[in-house]
Amino acid sequence: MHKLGNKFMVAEIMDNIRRVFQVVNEQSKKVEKETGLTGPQVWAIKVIAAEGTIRISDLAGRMYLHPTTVVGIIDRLEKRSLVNRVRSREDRRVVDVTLTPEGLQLVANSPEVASNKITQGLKSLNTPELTIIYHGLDKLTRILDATDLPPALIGSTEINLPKTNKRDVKGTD
Amino acid sequence: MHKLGNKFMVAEIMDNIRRVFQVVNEQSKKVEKETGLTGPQVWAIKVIAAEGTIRISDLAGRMYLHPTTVVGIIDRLEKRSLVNRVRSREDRRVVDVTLTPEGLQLVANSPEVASNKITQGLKSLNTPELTIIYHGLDKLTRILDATDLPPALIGSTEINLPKTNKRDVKGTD
DNA sequence: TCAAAATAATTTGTATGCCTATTAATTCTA
DNA sequence: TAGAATTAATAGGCATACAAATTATTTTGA
Repeated sequence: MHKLGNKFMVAEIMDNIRRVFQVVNEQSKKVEKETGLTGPQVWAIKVIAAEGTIRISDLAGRMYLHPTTVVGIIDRLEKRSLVNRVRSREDRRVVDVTLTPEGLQLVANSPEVASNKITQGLKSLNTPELTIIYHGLDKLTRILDATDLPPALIGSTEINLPKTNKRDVKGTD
Repeated sequence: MHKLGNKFMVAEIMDNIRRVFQVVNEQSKKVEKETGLTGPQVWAIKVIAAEGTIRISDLAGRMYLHPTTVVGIIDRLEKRSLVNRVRSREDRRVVDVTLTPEGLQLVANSPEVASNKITQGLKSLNTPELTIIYHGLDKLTRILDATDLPPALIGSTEINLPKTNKRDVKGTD
């Protein structure tokens, strides 16, 4: 075993945290190239596809984004005829979003988002390897006093990370 | 020692990665409240303060942002009389940015940015604890094929993460 | 019942963050 | 040395992201 200095390890840890951010962003660019859509747009479409039908506010909750932001994303997806907006009949305040046939086709061919890439990578590991990562991140979040924070975002696969996650998550998770 | 299932650990790891993102963003809000400036603005001011005088392109390199983005940030800081722009006499293409007295005063009172919070937390750990985090993150970045990526961003302490870091870093690091 | 509170989506405005020009100045090269 | 390539900063345009205010609808409560 090689003995590493604390200072070295701190620097390396910081670099590696940055690299995780990098992966998210690089993956985002790749997605953008392959689909012609931005990361959040692909992400939204994937969530909609998984749900079949979803309300704006629930979609926002799932994406850990503000409803405002999601409205804009849906606007642009609608303009490209990838999604439909339908006013709910039960509650006429609600807007239900669904995929158009074009949207369905696109989601079938779109590549993974960043969080999925990470998840896939993790799943390929054996237990001892996973354990190392698990304990390392566990300790890291502990020193950040972050263990009590609700997990959110990432998977954003995108440039712009949302500021907070304290919004109307309608228990959709 | 408790035996944990792989599935559980993968889920926990993902959550903890999200929490690291959270810390960055939460910290950003705190900074915003305390200074009245946004995270990137405070970050820029701190870099300028550290350098005394810095060119736009070098500032961009330091912040792992596009020069265009930095121009916007400097625009807003200039509007608040926190920084000055001076056209360099040696190379008249260059714009040197400095802090005004108000800017200097602000930087003295502004809180830590997120990456510093992480760094501080890490520094407080002993070697065995650090080693755990180090190996965990090392393994994580390996599975992401990210170890060869140049580390960048974060420390941004901010909402919007830059897309890439491949820009003119004038060896200022 | 009927006003008040809550909820869902949208609109408006600000701040990133990037890309693609564009302008001005400097350096390289034929 | 004149023209070409490079470099530095900026302008303009688009897409997030948020907060605050607005509109429409539903639910609560007096």
